[in-house]
Amino acid sequence: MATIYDVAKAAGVSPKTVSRVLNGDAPVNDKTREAVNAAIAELNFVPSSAARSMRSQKTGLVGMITGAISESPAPDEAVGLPEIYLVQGAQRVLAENNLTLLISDTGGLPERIPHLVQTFMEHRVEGLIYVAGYHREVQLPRLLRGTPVVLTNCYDLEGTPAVVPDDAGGQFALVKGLIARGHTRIGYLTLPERQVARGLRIAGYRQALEGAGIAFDPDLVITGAVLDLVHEYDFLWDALDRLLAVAEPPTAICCANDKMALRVYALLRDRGLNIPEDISVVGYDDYRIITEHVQPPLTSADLPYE
Amino acid sequence: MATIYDVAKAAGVSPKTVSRVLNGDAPVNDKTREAVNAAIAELNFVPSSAARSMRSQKTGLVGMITGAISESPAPDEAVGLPEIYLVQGAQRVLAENNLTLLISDTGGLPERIPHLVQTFMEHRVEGLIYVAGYHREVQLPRLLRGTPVVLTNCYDLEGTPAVVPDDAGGQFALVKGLIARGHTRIGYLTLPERQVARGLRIAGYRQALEGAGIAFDPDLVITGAVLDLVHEYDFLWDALDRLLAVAEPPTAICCANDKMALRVYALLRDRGLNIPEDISVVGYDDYRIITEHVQPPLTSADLPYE
DNA sequence: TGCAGATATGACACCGATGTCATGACATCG
DNA sequence: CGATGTCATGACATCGGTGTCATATCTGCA
Repeated sequence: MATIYDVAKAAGVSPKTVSRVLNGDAPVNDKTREAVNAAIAELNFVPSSAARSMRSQKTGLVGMITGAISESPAPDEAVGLPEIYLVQGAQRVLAENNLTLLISDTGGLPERIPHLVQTFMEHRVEGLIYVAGYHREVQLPRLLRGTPVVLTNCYDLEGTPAVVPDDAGGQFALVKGLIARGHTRIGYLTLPERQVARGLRIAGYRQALEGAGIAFDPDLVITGAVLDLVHEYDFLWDALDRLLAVAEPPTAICCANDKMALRVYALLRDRGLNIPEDISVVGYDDYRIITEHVQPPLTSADLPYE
Repeated sequence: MATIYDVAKAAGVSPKTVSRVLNGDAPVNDKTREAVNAAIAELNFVPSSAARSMRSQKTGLVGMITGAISESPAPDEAVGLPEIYLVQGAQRVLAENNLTLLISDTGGLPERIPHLVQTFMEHRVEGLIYVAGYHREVQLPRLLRGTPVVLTNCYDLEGTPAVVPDDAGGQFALVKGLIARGHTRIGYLTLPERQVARGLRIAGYRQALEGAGIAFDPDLVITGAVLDLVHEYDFLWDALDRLLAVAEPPTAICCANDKMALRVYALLRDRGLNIPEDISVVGYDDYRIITEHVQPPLTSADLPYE
């Protein structure tokens, strides 16, 4: 691979002048610049970022750790979906700022984190992005001394900058939309207890009801559970039993996510209910693969991970 | 950030000896090693990969370009799904070999590729992985002079090493499974004409039939089309009309992918057919989010991207 | 006892850029 | 016309490791 010295020799100038052409940080005569550029093209020269960053102490690298913070496999998680969009979004913005993304995936094994961080430190990343698979609280490893960190889809209790989904706002918008379509009795099959998003979304749900002057009815809210696939069906069946059996049954049902909504579609039809004529269903997450491919299309809340 | 010289001074040895401790490439006295390691820990020293790779001419970096080769948005593509698994798989294997993954996403804009490749070259990646969003033929940009390239989920006509899904094998296994369950009339809603996978999967379908001595009936194979969501429903409706109207109608239907299968589930039920009592349906891709959450669970072909 | 070979360590140059400083040629201005 | 400032360029040191070679001590064995 050609070096800046080769280029300098070919162009008949000093290496420093080639450097100036590359970086445009000092005036260079047009003719000289041309000669240098010609030599660069001729020799297929590409500057070495290793050498560059060694001298300048700037690497232009940003590290990202995905799948990292899940000490245990998440109970109700679509593995990998937030990650890919976060990766794409981060990569796009970094590229626009001439930064390069270094990625590491722990494969769900948090014990790998120290090694990943070590690698990032060796590459002198200028910042680190932590990605969680679902909205949750995390605790950062101590290793990250000087490196600036941003948490995404998660947060800690030490004030580390964090970007989290607006769970309350999303649920609020969904319920508000249902109310705007005339629904006043709105069932809610929520997330399991220990999910951070659960409380936030219920708050959004209640806030939307309040805003419309609709009384909150605890009988319309059923908390989800962590179950295997078979029992989840039974659970949902029972949950719908209970919802539809209340004095004034709901005309719309909010589901904790689109997968649940997909099942609720089927279960409601098994009961002879038509969607959306007899009852409406909304989801959460906006998994296009579901929302666009069921009939009628499923209304959902899009989490703009990208 | 501490350097190898700081460590050497603190440990009372030469930098070269510290280097030996770090790399274990020459014998070092146990006491010396201890002293050096103590100094390393004390000073929180992390070696600079920039400096290291500058001297050794080895970077341990591998680049990956995703979303890259789609000159046009793919017609029937679940954006991002293969990518994330390929990223995870590549990252895992590279990490096991002490290599680091550099990632770039074109965001579907192939005009960005030269810039991405330039960045990779600056970082002196030792290899490059191209990822396509769906099985297809591609043409590599000329820029990649000496760098070894591997294509994933795609191939070119110049013999570049490529890893592609076994479309024929997947469809073969699915059809064989149906035959094993007693089906002899198997409908097939295939991919659109221009998809590479189409021919391969049809070959797998026919091979399975042949293996069981079942005659191939062209009336049972209907080629998919590229349509918007609304017209796709009409198209599928007509396709099922045709399939179910043949002299000896199919007792099972293969769909080109799980999304299509999801819709076919709904359409068949609209016709009063029960799955799987009256008719069986299988998909392709194994999007768990669909296959596990419909009733009955959808049989599908898993593409082991990871 | 003496010497080959292993063990253990250091001096020094070098990888390929860029920061600092110096220098010469012009242009501008009072 | 000399002082000053800008333009254009090069010499040289330096970033932080490692490759090469030299050197000193220690071992084992003839």
